[in-house]
Amino acid sequence: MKLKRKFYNRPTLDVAKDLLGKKIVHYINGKRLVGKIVEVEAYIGAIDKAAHSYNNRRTKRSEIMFGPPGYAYVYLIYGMYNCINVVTQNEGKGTAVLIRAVEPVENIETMAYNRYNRPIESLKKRQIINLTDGPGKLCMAMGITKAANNGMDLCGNTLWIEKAAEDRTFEIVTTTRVNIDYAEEAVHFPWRFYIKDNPFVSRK
DNA sequence: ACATCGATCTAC
DNA sequence: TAGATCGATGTG
Repeated sequence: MKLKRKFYNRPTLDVAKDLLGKKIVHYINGKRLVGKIVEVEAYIGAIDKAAHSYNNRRTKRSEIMFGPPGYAYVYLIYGMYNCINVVTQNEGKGTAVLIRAVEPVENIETMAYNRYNRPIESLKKRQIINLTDGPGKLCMAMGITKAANNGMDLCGNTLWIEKAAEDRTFEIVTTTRVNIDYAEEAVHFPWRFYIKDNPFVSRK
């Protein structure tokens, strides 16, 4: 069951927590690449020095964050890696949730090729974890790029998030965000959420 | 125009 | 733990 726009048009911290356990789906080359979301971070531009939208600063890059909810904000980081966010709340807020890690669910063999150009059978356990346990890694594994997916409607038929059939039993860990040392007081905001004991969470 | 740097990852 | 690698951003 695909999440509707209404799901995204809520307070960002609620959306962030509720995204845990959901499945992100990228339909590409006739296949569903699917991962269960196990780690997220919230970014709330108006008050958040860690956000690209801080102080309601609209730039060419961050503009999508100020658009309507339920769209993908994909940006290039360190000149090499893509990261995907979902835009939250109502238009004009500059808020989004970064998806930091997923657990592979469908078409893992394709993810193995996207990451290592090797068959899944040849990977060690440690390398399976390494497929999707970080924001750049999961985008590579799932074929998500800024060029193809930035600004894409998550209520469409290419990239979306859906309810998982089972599972509501996990425990959520709340902590501070990763790699935002420059963000002064925002360094301490407890806006990172992950599923306790899930092996695909980054930075255990 | 140009210098700076990053919501990261990999290899050494 | 350092190096990769480049577009976005801010400044002059």
